[in-house]
Amino acid sequence: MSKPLPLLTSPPPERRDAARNREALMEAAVCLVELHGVRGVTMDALAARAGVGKGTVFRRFGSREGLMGALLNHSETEWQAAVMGGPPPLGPGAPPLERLLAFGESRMVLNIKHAELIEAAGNPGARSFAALSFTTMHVRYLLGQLGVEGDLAYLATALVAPLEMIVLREQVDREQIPMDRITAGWTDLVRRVAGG
Amino acid sequence: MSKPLPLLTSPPPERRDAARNREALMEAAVCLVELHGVRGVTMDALAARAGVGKGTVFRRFGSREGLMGALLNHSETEWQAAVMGGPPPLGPGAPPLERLLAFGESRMVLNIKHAELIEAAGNPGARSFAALSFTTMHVRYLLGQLGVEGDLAYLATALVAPLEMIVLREQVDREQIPMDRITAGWTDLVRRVAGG
DNA sequence: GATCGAAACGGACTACAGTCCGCTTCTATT
DNA sequence: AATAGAAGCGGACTGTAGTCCGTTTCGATC
Repeated sequence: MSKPLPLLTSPPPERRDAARNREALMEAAVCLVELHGVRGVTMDALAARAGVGKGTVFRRFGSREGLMGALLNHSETEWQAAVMGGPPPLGPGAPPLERLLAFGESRMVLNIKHAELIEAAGNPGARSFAALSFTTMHVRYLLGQLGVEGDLAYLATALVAPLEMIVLREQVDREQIPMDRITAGWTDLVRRVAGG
Repeated sequence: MSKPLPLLTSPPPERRDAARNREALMEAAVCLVELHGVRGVTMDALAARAGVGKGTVFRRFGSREGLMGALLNHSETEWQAAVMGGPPPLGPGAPPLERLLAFGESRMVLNIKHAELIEAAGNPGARSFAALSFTTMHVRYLLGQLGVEGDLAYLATALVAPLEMIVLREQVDREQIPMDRITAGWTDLVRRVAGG
C-alpha cells in the first residue's frame, strides 16, 4: 500500500514539541513586553524565559523583526474582528461613509498605540502580508460601496498611507498637530476622494 | 577687554582636525556604498577606511542611522535644487498642476532609487527635519498656487504619504503593480484632491 | 516495542552597534 | 613661545542579533 493519499494535506502537521515551544515563546514574549517594554525583549531573554535555546527562537520567528511581527499580528487580530463583525459604525450596519470615517480614526488610534511594536517589526514581510493588506482591502470594499469610480486599489492605498504610523508620528510628535485636526483632515480627504 | 563680542556667532567653529576627519569619513562612506552596497557599510569598516577610530565615527554621526541620514541628505540636496531652480516642469515655469504631477513622479523615482539608504536611515530624526519637510512644504505651496481650499498642510501630507518608500515598495515588490499604473493612480488622486 | 529518517533543539560562536574614558591635538591667551 | 583648558580622538569593552552544527526528540513503519 502507498501512503494515505496526502492529496490536499499541503503543510506537514506541527510536531508536538514544536507546538509546545511555540506556545511557551508567545506567552513569554507577551509577558516580557509587559514587564520591560518592547526594547526589553531581547532574543536571549526570550529564550531564557521560555526555557528554550536561542536557536529555537530563531527557527520559530526568523529574526527579531519576525518576532515583533508575530506579536503585532496577535494584537491586530482582535481589531480585525471588530471591523468585520463588531458593532457599528466600525462594524457592519452603518452607512459606508460613516463606516469609512470610523475605520480611519480607529486605525490611527491603533497605529499610535502599537507604534513601538510596528517600528520594531520593520517593514520586511514581518507585518504579515495578510495583516497589512487587510486594511487596504477593507477600504477598497467601502469605496466600492460608496460607488466611487476609478482605480479603487490605488485609491485605497492612498487613503491608508497617511494613517501609517511613520506619517502619524511625524505629525503628532514633531509637528505637534492635535489629533482632532488630523482626524478632520483625513475626513476632508475622504470626502474629496469619494467625490461630493 | 572682554571677548570680541560673540553676539551672533552661534556655533563655535569646527576644529581643523575635526573638519579633516569629517571629510575623510564622508568620502569613505560614499566609497563603501559603491563597493559593497549599503549593507556593507559597517561602522568598523568605515572607521578603518577613513583611518580614524570608531569613537570618531560615532561622535560625528551619532549612530548608524545618523550616518545613513547624512548620506541621504547629501544625495537629496541635488534633487531639491532641481525642484527649486531646475528646468520645468519640475522646476519653476510650468503651470502648477503640471509641476505637481512632475514632482510626484520624480519623488517616486527618487524614493525607489534610495530605498536601501532610506530604510537604513530609519525614521527617527535621521532624515533631517529640514529634508523631510521640504517635500511636504513644496506640495503645500503648489496646492496654494492651484487655489485649493482647506487644510493645505494636511492635504500635502496626505498626497506625499503614498509616495513614501515604504508604501511604494509594498506596491512594486509585493503586489507587482507596474510603475505607470502607480503614476496614473497618483495623478487621479491629485485631481480629486485639487477638485476638478 | 525496535528502528530510522526527518524535524527540531540548544548553546557556543561570530559580527556588528554603540559606550567609555584616558590620551592627544588644537586654539585662545598672555 | 609657553600654557591651559577645551574639543576631539581612538580603540578596548559590552551587549545583542543572528549562524552553525552536533545532539535529541518525535512519530511513522514494521
